[in-house]
Amino acid sequence: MSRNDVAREVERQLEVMAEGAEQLVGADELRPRLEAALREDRPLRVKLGMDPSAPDLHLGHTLVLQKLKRFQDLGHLPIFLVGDFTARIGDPSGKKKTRPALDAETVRANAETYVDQVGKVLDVSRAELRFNSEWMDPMGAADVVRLCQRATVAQLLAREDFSQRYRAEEPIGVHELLYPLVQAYDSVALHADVELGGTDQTFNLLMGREIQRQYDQPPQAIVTHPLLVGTDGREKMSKSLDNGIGITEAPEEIYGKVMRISDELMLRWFDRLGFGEWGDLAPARDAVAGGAGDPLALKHDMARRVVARFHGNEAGEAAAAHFRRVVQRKELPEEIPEVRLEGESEGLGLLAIIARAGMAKSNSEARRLVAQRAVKLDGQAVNDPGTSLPRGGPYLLQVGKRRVAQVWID
RNA sequence: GGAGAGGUACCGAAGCGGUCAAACGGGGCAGACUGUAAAUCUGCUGGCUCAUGCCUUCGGAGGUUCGAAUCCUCCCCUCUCCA
Repeated sequence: MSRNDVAREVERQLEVMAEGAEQLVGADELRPRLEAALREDRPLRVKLGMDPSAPDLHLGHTLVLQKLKRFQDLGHLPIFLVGDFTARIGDPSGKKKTRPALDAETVRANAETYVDQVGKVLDVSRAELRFNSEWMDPMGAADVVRLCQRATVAQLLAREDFSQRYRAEEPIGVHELLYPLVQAYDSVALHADVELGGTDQTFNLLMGREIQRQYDQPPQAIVTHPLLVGTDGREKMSKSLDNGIGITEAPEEIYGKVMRISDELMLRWFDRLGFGEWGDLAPARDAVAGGAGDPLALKHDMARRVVARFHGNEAGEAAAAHFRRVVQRKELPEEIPEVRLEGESEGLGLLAIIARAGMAKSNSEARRLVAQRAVKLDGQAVNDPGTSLPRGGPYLLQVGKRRVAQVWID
């Protein structure tokens, strides 16, 4: 690459790095390093921390992963940092119940699950997986004190949730103040060039820059991404609020969940999720935003692409077909699961069948569903909860719109 | 160490001796409607082959009472204020 080519490439990459991001801090310090890396044909080291206690990734997490993939596509090296040391002490900010300290084995298992899930978004074979116990465990008390010298209480209290709690006279454990420091030191140990995270991580990421300077390293650039609003359109997406779309969910599930967000939320998601990839849909998006256009078509496109991100294009198409068929045309799905139940001498009562087939939690619930005319047998609504079926089959059983099975009674 | 508040169904929250399987809201499920699995409206939302029936449930264990989520005793847990 000529000098000019390199310069151009540096600017191009910086642009990519900023796509869809809330903030890119430290571009100026990164520029010469990126330039050198390109010249010497070596990757930048791009850190992403993971919480080893919550390995269930959802669509919100994928914003950052999507960006990490972009880095990888640019030839850089993703480093997943598992905060296993940190996890063993206990969770800081989450003022919930003291999470039980995780043992090494659980952390390993969680990390594996995490990598599995991340593998749906980017190529994990071209990435590093590290655990911060690697350098934290060998540290002595003196080392820890030395690390603490690198920051002041005032600096730490500047963090929003700390200052808030301080003002509110809520307790702040001393060890909690250590968290940002440890996380920052991880960047030192990893020689991180860039660290990614959600906007909620801004403070910790910035602390990494401070501490790296203290250890005579050039400060990492940080790229923060906005948090994604959940399917409820109100709160940020999180597992505990059950308003998320899990990365490992079935394609039809993901598709359906995207389809049922409000049109207004759809636009916000588009802007968050689409960076760098959905440019071709931008006109359609703008049309919808302007009150014209076809919201349903756009939503279909988005749903298909979200599914494709995790499960591939084919699954995206299949999920789209499934939705059109089952939800829009109210037809039976192409594949109906088969259920075999053990019958009694007389056969089996309908309520028991529904419950045992896992289509209701209990006989009582099945009874209520029948009363609500939600149960169909071979296409006919059932009115009598006392219905009983002789052995044999297959019986086509539908409970509500989304539960269908072919039942055999043996 | 001292003072106080509280633990109720999936969540929040009423109830404070019988009419309580427990108001109300959220969530969930179902039905209608719909471009949509959205919005809206309506119903349901402990278990039991279903019953003016039985069983389990209001932090835990005992007790008072014909009868307790409600009163008493002890215990466990959470929170707030003061030191």
